[in-house]
Amino acid sequence: MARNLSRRQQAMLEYIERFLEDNNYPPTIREIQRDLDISSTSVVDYNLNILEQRNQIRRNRNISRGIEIVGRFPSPRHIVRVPVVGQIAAGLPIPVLDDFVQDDLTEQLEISTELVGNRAQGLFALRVKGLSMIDALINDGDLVILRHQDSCENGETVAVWLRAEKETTLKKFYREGERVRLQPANASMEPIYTDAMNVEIQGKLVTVVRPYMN
Amino acid sequence: MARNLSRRQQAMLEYIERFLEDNNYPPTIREIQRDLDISSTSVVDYNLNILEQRNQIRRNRNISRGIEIVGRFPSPRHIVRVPVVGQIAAGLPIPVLDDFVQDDLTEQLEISTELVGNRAQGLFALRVKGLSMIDALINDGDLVILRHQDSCENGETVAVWLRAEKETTLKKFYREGERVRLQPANASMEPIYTDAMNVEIQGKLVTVVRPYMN
DNA sequence: CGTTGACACGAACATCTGTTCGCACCTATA
DNA sequence: TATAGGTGCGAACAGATGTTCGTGTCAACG
Repeated sequence: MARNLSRRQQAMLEYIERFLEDNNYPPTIREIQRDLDISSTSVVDYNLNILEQRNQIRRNRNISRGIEIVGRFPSPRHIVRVPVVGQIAAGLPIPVLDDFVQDDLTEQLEISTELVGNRAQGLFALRVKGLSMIDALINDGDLVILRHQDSCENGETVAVWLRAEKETTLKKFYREGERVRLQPANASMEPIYTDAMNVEIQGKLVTVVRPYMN
Repeated sequence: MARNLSRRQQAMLEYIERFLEDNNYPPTIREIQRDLDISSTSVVDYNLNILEQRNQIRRNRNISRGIEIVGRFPSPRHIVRVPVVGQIAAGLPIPVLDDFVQDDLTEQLEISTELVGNRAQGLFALRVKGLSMIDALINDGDLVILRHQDSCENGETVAVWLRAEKETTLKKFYREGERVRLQPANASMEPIYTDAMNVEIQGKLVTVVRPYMN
């Protein structure tokens, strides 16, 4: 981890990280100097160059505050914010997300794009209430992240609203002529067959997250 | 969202966001000026002040590159990187994570601290192989995030290595005198009773993530 | 003892960069 | 037409900031 860094270089690196967390921009050479009680800016420059050689930071020459820490912080572009727009339960329709309320009040879930398929559009999250989706290995309290869409491919797991039953469910979707087969993830359970007109696709299941709150 | 922002202010805001994604520091007034072909820095200054009034950005006076975008990007401090150090399966011991290899080669999982209990220390992730943890509603292919610890409280879900059985399992832990009761999350399944000396606690279950790879 | 290399010092320099100010343009309104 | 407010322009200023260079210190080593 810390390979051949002098005490001073270590301290500089830590200060830069701390600064970057407090502000959202990097420190100047003189700010580093001041904080670490270094007598000259050239000393800071000297050690920054070493940190760059050691591949701990990247410097942008002749640019003020041009210090970047390599690999330390994830790039913000890999993180998306997903609004938690409500709950999902067997007896409840999926809430329609209001684009305006969403911004200020709604709880946001921050998640890496790796886990949601590298596309942020149309994502929303719901908190699972009850055990109705236990057959899909989804527990009470889990967070499910869905992508808005009103149609889907065969075999995809989707959240559907069953008009007649007035029920939300999460199943694998198979179109079979006029009918639709809704297959639980758990193979030992029986599929539901229903008329295609009876199912309203609400979104595709993208990710399930289960935080253990201890 | 966009409340009373002129075309130019909108463009500035977008440029700042773009710049912030490309570099990891904010642009200067003159960089904004150049990109948007604005004739004077004072025009940029003028509109930045308006953006600040409209609460879109925060400015740090007399500080170069002192522009921050409010609420747009998640603060990096809320995201932690968790190394994916291997697989977890019934027949496999949990791999020991090597602090040095970890840095360069290991796959990293980026996740919000909200989901891992606001403490990054000791976290590691494993990819679940097989169906041995299905009773804990954990599927083949899931990612489990654990926190290293070799003891735990009653009732916590932990990954344990059973010495005699040479087996890893994920269960709720209850100490009962000299014995330990390992309770599956699924209440309908029978607990395992074993000698306390036989169980080696590897870590506490913190989060389960199930990405649907479609 | 002299040399070498790593590290530190202080000062000066050249830009970079935020700020300020007087003026001009345009539209809405009285 | 006159006025006021929002916006844009250009130039100048002051301070912030990265860079450079000659010098100094000190430990390791021949």
